[in-house]
Amino acid sequence: MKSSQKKNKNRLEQEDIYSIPIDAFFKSAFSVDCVIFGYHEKELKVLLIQRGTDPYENYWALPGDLVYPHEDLEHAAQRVLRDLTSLPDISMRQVHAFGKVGRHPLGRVITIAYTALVEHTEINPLPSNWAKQTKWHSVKKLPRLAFDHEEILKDCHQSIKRLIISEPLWVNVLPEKFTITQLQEIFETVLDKKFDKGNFRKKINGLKFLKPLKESQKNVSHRPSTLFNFDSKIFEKYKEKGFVFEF
Amino acid sequence: MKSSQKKNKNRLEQEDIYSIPIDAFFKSAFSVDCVIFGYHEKELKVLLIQRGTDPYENYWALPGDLVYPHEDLEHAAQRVLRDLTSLPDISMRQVHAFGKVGRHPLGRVITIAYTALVEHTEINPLPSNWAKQTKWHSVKKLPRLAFDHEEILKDCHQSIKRLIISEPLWVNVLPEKFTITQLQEIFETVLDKKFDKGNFRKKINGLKFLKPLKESQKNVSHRPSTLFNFDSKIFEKYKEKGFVFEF
DNA sequence: TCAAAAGTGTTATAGGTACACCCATGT
DNA sequence: ACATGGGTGTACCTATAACACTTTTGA
Repeated sequence: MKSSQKKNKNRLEQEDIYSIPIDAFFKSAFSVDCVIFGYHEKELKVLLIQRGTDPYENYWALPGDLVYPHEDLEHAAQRVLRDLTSLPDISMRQVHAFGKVGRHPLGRVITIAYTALVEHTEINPLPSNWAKQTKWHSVKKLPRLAFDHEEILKDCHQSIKRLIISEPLWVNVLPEKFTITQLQEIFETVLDKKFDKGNFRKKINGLKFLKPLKESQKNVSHRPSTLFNFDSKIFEKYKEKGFVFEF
Repeated sequence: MKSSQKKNKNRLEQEDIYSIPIDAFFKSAFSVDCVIFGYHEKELKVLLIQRGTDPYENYWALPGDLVYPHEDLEHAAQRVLRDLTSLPDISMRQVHAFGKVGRHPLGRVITIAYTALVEHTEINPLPSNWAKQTKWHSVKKLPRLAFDHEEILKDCHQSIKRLIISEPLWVNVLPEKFTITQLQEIFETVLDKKFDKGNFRKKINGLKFLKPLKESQKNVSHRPSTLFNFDSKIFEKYKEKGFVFEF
């Protein structure tokens, strides 16, 4: 009986719908929201803005913007990130679309969440027209957020944890030449979990796309580490063949 | 220099933007497209419609529809599925948002792709106002599709392959009580890959949420199989604890 | 010579793969 | 009795985890 009630409800909705002119459908907007995680020295942060205008004025929120009428989604996400961090060409990943009817007080706005991982030193976030303030927040101590941004942030946090074990999210974080320990520390921080040094190294040495260089560290007060390289061509070949590695 | 060119281009776009009235943003629409996979007797199919109206008339396409102004995305996806298959309450998963500028000839339409796995026997797809024809197609032999639906379908196909190893997508396919072999056949078909009988059974017996019943098969001309049950409560508990199983 | 981190090696265990073999039922 | 798929057991191999030990540098 419960199911027949549902069916009735649905039939009504459907009939209503036919009287809605096609224009009515073109009255919604979409936005992108960027969940930009920043890594530095074993700390994971996320970039938030403090809103300067009305819906949710003064609340902290994810940086985001409406998508321009002739702009691709990815482009919009890149733009938001670049405006705030002046970092160009960071690879971002689409995570999910959020579209609950009441999520935006000004009208029907669906938002597409994008996420990225970057280095957060020296990025003093640029002033922007949307924001009173822009600040890196530790992911372990977050303020209340505007709209449904808490849900979005949580989803994206989960997402980078899943992604980082098979996608090189860390290319935006590490310098050209890096040590295994640097890589291990990123994993430990993002996944909030310790790894055994020896075992981690064994994994790395099995991955052909992480190549040891002839060079090593300089001026460190301990045995200098071999520097490594990420070879994206080899990585792409592995991926094409459907190979899956996990850290 | 390439990067400075880019920056300039971006600045221009930004300045243009401020002259666009807010209303201009509320002139786009969104739709859901459903990639409904149908399993039956070791065959994986996908439900396609043949379009009866103009953009891409007569092309095969994914069933989809514009989202009504006061309708949630999930609800819209459910509605499309129900209209075609008369199956109520199938769990669908959001996969990705597709929003390239030129993807829809009538205007800016972003589409959110949803996917599900169902049993495809006895569903003689219902006539619908969008479609001349509705038909199950083998995933191994697909026609050319309208819009960017080939890309969407490919993405969703990948997606169920990834999902099925950790999510019980097969609850919509199997009867209440099922045999391990039935389950194994679904996995083999979806992943297009054979599994060893003995090893598969060992996995199943290790999963607490797949419970053997006292009952067994009847009227089969071989040793009757024990029937199993999916216990969703136990499954949810595992998931809450972040436990991950893979087949 | 000491601290600190790099880097190697060993062992125990868990889990996966392959495969052989027995079991219960209808015909 | 035999065909058919259900169900079990084992032996081998590989991946992983835990941990101890050696090496190289600057101070």
